[in-house]
Amino acid sequence: MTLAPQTHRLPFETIDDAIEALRRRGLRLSMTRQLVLEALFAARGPIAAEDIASRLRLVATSVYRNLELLERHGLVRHVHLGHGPGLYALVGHGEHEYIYCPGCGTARTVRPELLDPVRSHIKKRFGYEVRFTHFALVGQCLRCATPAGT
Amino acid sequence: MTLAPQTHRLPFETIDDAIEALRRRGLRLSMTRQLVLEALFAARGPIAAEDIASRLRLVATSVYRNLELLERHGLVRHVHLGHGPGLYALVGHGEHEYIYCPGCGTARTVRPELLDPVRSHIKKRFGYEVRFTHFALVGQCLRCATPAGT
DNA sequence: ACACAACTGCCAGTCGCTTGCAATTGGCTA
DNA sequence: TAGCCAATTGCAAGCGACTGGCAGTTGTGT
Repeated sequence: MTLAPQTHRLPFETIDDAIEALRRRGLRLSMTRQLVLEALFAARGPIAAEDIASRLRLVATSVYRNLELLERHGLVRHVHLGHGPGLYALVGHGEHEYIYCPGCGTARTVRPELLDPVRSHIKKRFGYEVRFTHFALVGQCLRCATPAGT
Repeated sequence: MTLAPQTHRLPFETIDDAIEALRRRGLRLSMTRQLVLEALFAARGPIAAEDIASRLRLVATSVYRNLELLERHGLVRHVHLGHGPGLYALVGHGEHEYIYCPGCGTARTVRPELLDPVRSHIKKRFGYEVRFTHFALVGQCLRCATPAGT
């Protein structure tokens, strides 16, 4: 599950930003919680709960519980790129949406405003306010759509 | 997991169409297989494997295996509307894409050509050939987006 | 430095499948 | 129309991704 480099702003500039956001919401900063935040920050993109757990040698349970809590409080969001576990990422001012290519298993992030034309088309045509933050857009990338050897 | 009524053509007109397609591909028609097809046909929309199994009093294993085989041969496809099990539906000449509202848990089918403008926009802008056949488009419907009581 | 809710690890359980295996069966063939 | 055999089935077990209960530990306001 690799991500193309992000040229635009990260959700939070520093871990302290995230911790501050956490504090503002009256949440505690336990050791585990801090480590989870650090892992999310270090990942610079969506990462599986189990990955965080194994990297930090934490029990998965606590990681899930922290992610769930952080998500409930809007600091984190999970996305599904394809089959497989949900992937978690920090949320901040700059939100992301994803386009995932099942061919090569890679995803790229997209600044939401770039999808606004799509959103407004669907809104007008069908009345739905769609977002690609929970399920990625799924489609073949240029490389995978091109027949091999050409 | 309810679906808005489909006004357009069903994937196959009759079960026999599906059985014929199956035969053309050299597949056997076991009792279980026929029952699964009938269930898919009767459902008139995406249905969970476990639902089929319990309705038909079949073991889930066989249902999964049949669905997987039918999917491999292009007679069936599964879609994810939200969290929860994958939902299976017959595929035929008229393919569907889905828009799912997590607010009310309902989905509507969309004829693919109605999403062509979206597809071509994304193709031009990002180079991806997207389809909404595996993950549904997710967004609030008009009713759920409207603040209650207004 | 205390009190106590929040949080943790551990363990067991659930959901949605998937796999291995031995018994059965659909469908071509003699 | 009986026989053959790969395809298919049911059963049991296993697996990945979580979820929930509980008793012990820890952050934090006072």
